[in-house]
Amino acid sequence: MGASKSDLFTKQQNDIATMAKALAHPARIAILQYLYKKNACVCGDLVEELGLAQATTSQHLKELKNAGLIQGTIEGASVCYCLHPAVWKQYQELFAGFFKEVKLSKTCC
Amino acid sequence: MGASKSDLFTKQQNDIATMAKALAHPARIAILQYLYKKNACVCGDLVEELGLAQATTSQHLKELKNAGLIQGTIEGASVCYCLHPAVWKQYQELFAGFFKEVKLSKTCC
DNA sequence: TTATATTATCGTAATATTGCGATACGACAA
DNA sequence: TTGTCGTATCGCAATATTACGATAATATAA
Repeated sequence: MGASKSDLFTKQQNDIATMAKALAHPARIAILQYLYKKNACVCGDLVEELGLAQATTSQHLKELKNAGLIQGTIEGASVCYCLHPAVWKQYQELFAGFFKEVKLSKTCC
Repeated sequence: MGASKSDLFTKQQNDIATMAKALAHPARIAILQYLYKKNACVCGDLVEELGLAQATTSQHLKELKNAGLIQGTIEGASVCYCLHPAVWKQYQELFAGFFKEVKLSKTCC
C-alpha cells in the first residue's frame, strides 16, 4: 500500500500528523530558522544558505507554503518569503496542547 | 535520490526533523494519546483500538520505541507499553524552544 | 509435550518523499 | 524585441514509508 489510512483517525490526530510531517525534514527546519532569525523577508539567498539545488529548495518552500507556515510575496523579479504568524501560532498551540495533555507523574513500567 | 542530506544541516535541525518524523503519522499520534489517556500500561488492546493490522501496529510501536517515546515491558505472554517520561519531556522542550525563538511582532510581507 | 495466545519479524506491493537536471515562466534591463 | 535573472514546474531515479499476510518467536495453559 503506502498510503496512510487517514479515515481511521480523528481530525485532530490527522492534523497533528500533517503538521509534524511539514517539520519532518532538516532542510525545512533550516528554512524556518533562517527566516525567523533574519526576522524579515528573505529574497533569493535561501539556495546558497541551504546547499541544496535550486529545484530542491523550491520544492521544500512549496511544502512549507502548502502547510501554511510561510508566505511568499513577489518583489520584482524575485520572491520574498516570511513566516505566517497566525499559522505559526496555531502550530505552536497544537503541539503545546498535545504535549500538555499527558500526566507524567504516574509511572507504571 | 530519496535520502535526505542530513550532513548539510546542524545536529539540532536534524534532531527536530527526526522527532517530527516520529509524530508524522496519525496512527502514532493515536497510540500516544491512547497511552496517556489511559495513564497506565496498555497490554494488547492497541490493535483493536487502532483498526490497523497487527503487523502494522507492531511496526508503528517499533518506530515509537526507536524514537524513545514509549517503552515496553514484557508482562507474561503480552507486552505492556507506556510513555517514557524523560524523552517525552525532551520532545516537549525541543518543540517549545523551536517555536519560541520566533519574534512574530514584525510582519513584513 | 502439545496447543494457544500475544507480539515481532520477514517478504512483498503500493505509494510517498527526496533530490536534481532540464526546462518553462515571469519580471526587468538593454 | 531580445537577453538575463530568479523562481517554479516537469520528469526521472533512488530511497523511504505504509500496510498486510505469512511466519517465527516466546510465554503460558492444557
